[in-house]
This record gives sequence, structure tokens and C-alpha cells, in this order.
Amino acid sequence: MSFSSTANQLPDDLLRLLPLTPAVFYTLFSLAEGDRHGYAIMQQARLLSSGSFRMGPGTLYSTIQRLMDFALIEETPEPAATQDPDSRRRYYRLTRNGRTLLEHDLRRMRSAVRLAHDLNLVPEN
Amino acid sequence: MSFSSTANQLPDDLLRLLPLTPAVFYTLFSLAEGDRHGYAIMQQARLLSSGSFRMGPGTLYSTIQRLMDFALIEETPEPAATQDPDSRRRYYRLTRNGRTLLEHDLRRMRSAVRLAHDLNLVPEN
DNA sequence: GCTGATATATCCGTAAGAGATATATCAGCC
DNA sequence: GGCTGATATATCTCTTACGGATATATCAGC
Repeated sequence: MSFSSTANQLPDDLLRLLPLTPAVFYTLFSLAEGDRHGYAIMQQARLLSSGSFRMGPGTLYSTIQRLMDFALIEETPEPAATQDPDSRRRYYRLTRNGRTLLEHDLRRMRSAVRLAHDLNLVPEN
Repeated sequence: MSFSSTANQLPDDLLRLLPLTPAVFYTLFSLAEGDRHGYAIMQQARLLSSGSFRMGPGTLYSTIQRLMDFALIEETPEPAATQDPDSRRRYYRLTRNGRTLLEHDLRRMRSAVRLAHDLNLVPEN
């Protein structure tokens, strides 16, 4: 069993983003499932967090811009599979570094959850 | 098997803190293991995050003050078990609400990690 | 007494977040 | 066609949280 990235090296300025803020984490996480446009990222982030994280347009588009500046995401043409194209939509996808950074943070979270479990802080299921 | 808090209700102003920022999360998490003083929280946060989160004094003490204002932590007398007492130290402990809020966020993180695993985003171990 | 780690505290510049507003497009309905 | 409401992006500003520097003092070891 092999995985896409193993102990991948990231430049220091990207590692300094760890731990990811909720806005950055859920934006990258949403795009890990597939390419999306901004508004869909906002909706998916809410879904992925079971409603606990609600991103407004201010946070959404400023976060997208910041992630673009760091080359963690990039704009991509409208997917061909799109049924009902909407001319307004701008689609984004994870870059290699974006995926690697997300994986870093997920390992950090998994480690925390496991420690918490040992401390009996969260129910079994 | 029973747990300390099950689906505990928290006031809206506390639920609005979710998802917790890294500084708040690791501060509460450090105190979930036992009562600590400020400087020890800082060190423990670094340990618990495997070094990825380094909290400076500015963030540390402003976070402590904020958590006190929300009554998520409270000051507590020096533990009797302390071997080498240091007059400067100020100890803190989790309140009931602090623990409940931390559990909320841990469930959110666990849910994210599980989804990520299904997407093959993190290695098995 | 000197040094360096420990410990708390405060200040201030910066970055991120949150909400409001604006504008336009699209779908459904009457 | 015209109305409505959800969709979609964009920008602006206020506020908050973060981060680093500085300050002061205590403690342990040499």
C-alpha cells in the first residue's frame, strides 16, 4: 500500500501555516474531494463540519486569494462533467503543495484525537 | 461504559467559538490532562502538537485571559503534589464548560479525520 | 555573583475573520 | 415579461486574535 505523498518536504513559509486555521483547513479539505467553485466551497465546508463552521463571503474570498498567493490552490477551467454550467463560476483545485500541507494538518489532528481518546475525552463512537 | 458529558448543552456564545482556534484548542487540551500553570501550558502545547504549534507569551497570556473571561478555565491553588513549588506560578484548571467545549471540537476533528481517511488523504498509521 | 532557563506581564503591529453591502446571474413561478 | 429568491463573486471596514518584542523577576546550577 502506497500513498501519494510520504514525508514530503514543504518550504518553511508553508510549514509556518501549521496548524491551519479553520477557514484554510476546510477550504483545502473541500477541494481535496474534487474541484469546486467558491460558493460550493462555502457550502461544502459547512457540510464537512456538520454545520459548526459557517464561512461568510468575506472569509471565503479573502481565504481563496491568500491560498492562491501561496500557490496552495489554483484556478482551473470549468470541469467538462458539469451539467448546468454557470458563467459566473470560477473553479479551483488543490496544488501538490496544497494537498501535502492538508495532509500534514490531518496527521496533527489525528494525533490529537488519539491522545484525547487515551484520556477518555471523547466517546468510542 | 459512561462518559462525563453526553451531548451537553452549551450557551450560544460558547458554541460560537467552534471551531476552536489552535491557541484555544491546545490550551484547553493541555489542561485536560491536569492542572498546569501558564508556562507549562505553553510547553505542553508544543509537545502535544509534535512541535508544529509554538505559542509565544503574547498569545499564551492573552488566550488565558480570554478563556478566563468565558469561564472555560479558572485559577486554582497550587496542587499539593507539586514537588518544587515556585512562588511565581499561577495554576489553571478546566471548568465543566471548558471540558465540554473541548469535547465538541474533538468530535469535529475526529469526523474530519475519518472523512479524510475515506478519501485516502492520510496513511493508515 | 554570574548565567540561562523559568515564569508572568504588557505593548503594539499585523494578519485573519466576520458582517455588511453591492452587483449580477440564474431558475422557477405567475 | 416581470417577480422572487437562491446562487455567485467581489469589495469594504470593523473587530479580533495572533505574534514578536520587550520588560521584570525568580529560580537552579556553576
